[in-house]
Amino acid sequence: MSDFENSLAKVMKSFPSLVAMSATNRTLFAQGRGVKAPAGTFLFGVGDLCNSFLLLLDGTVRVYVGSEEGREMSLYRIEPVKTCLLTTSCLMGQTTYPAIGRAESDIHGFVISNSWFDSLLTGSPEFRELVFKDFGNRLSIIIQLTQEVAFNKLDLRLAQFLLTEDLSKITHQKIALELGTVREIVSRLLKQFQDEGLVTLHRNRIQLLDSERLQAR
Amino acid sequence: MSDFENSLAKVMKSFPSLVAMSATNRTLFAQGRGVKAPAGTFLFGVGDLCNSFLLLLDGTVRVYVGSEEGREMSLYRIEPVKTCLLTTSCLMGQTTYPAIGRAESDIHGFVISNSWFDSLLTGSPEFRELVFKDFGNRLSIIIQLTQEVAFNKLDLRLAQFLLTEDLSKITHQKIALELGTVREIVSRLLKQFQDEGLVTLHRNRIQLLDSERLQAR
DNA sequence: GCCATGACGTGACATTTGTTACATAAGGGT
DNA sequence: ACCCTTATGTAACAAATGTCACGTCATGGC
Repeated sequence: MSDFENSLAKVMKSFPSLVAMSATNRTLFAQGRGVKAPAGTFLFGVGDLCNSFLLLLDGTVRVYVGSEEGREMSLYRIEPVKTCLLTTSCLMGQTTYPAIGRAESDIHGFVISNSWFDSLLTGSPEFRELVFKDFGNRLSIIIQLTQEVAFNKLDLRLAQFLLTEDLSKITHQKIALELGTVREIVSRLLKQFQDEGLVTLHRNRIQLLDSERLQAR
Repeated sequence: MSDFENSLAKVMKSFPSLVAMSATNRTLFAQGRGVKAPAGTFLFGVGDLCNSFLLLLDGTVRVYVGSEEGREMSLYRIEPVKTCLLTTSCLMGQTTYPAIGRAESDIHGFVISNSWFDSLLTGSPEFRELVFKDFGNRLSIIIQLTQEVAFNKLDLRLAQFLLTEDLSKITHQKIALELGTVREIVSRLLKQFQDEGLVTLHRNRIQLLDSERLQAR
């Protein structure tokens, strides 16, 4: 079974309407194709034009913004089976990407051409629902992020990060790139948390001691 | 002519597809209605459920986020004939509003019910295009805002504000509420700009002296 | 076990932003 | 002209964040 057929099978399983679509119009499938990319691949960058739609089947994609000085801040992640807010928005609004998308792991997806995207949006209620639902959810997240970046101190945002993310394999540097700051600040704040008995610090790992008090921040 | 008929006429003029829709199914119009609200009206707040879609015909609506200490930061404005990004997103993603919407002037709009919104989105290519185009554009703006808030100093953001906004009737306080900071900081930075010969300050007014050098920041 | 690499700790300092608390000024209304 | 409201100026201080420059520590590969 080829990669294409594999991913096609996954797509069909997830989206019955695509199967129905293919029964009535086989040529539509000719416009989609399975894709693979290794970890680290840049999928899009600031200013890029968007010419196809990716349905992610395996792996994760990190979407983030960067500064000139090399700092970064994550906006959100795309996980299977989800769509890319920005791609949707670019396709629909005919704008360019305002952020960067990079594969965090080896990824496996299904590419839908611009015109097929339009057809599906018009013709498939399931596809529309998938795309729109994703859309609404992520926009909320980004607006909340904007609000937090504008008004919350870093210790708050760090505490929130610790409470929601996997800490079994994490470095201070990675946290800094998630939050849009630098390693030293993360280290300093984590040290404070440790002094307050909220966490214990290890190499490549952080252990939560008191989630309740951490929540309080 | 009633307000409703007035706004209906405007809607029809702007969106021929709505007229076509009405020809085939007059009941749909029964679900839409003209609305008026005075300046200052809160249209939605954080956590509100979204149960109808507003097509703005007159006036402007400011969409912003707030902090506990009373600070505010504008996300964008809705102007005629535009749609509300958040409303669209809430309706499509079935989430609640993550921000606040308030009429800046007396407004006049046309309200489309939830179910009519779905019908239009499915059935009207023009409506879809209007909604999605708006959507794409605004999302880009919000992501750019997030990036700027995260990485740019206030003087940069202020300079940008001065270069793009109307300065003929503005107060330092209003600028602060746009940028998400406090008046004193705006005053301080403006003073610096004045000392550098970039602007001259007056009561309720700022005059640009050197747009080029301001741009450079 | 040694060592190279990457991760973490940390102090000293600069800069930016926010807070507090006033003083002063500008302009409209009477 | 006077007063009152609003807008603006500003100093002194506090806090948060970022920068620089190191030192130290853990760990996996040799």
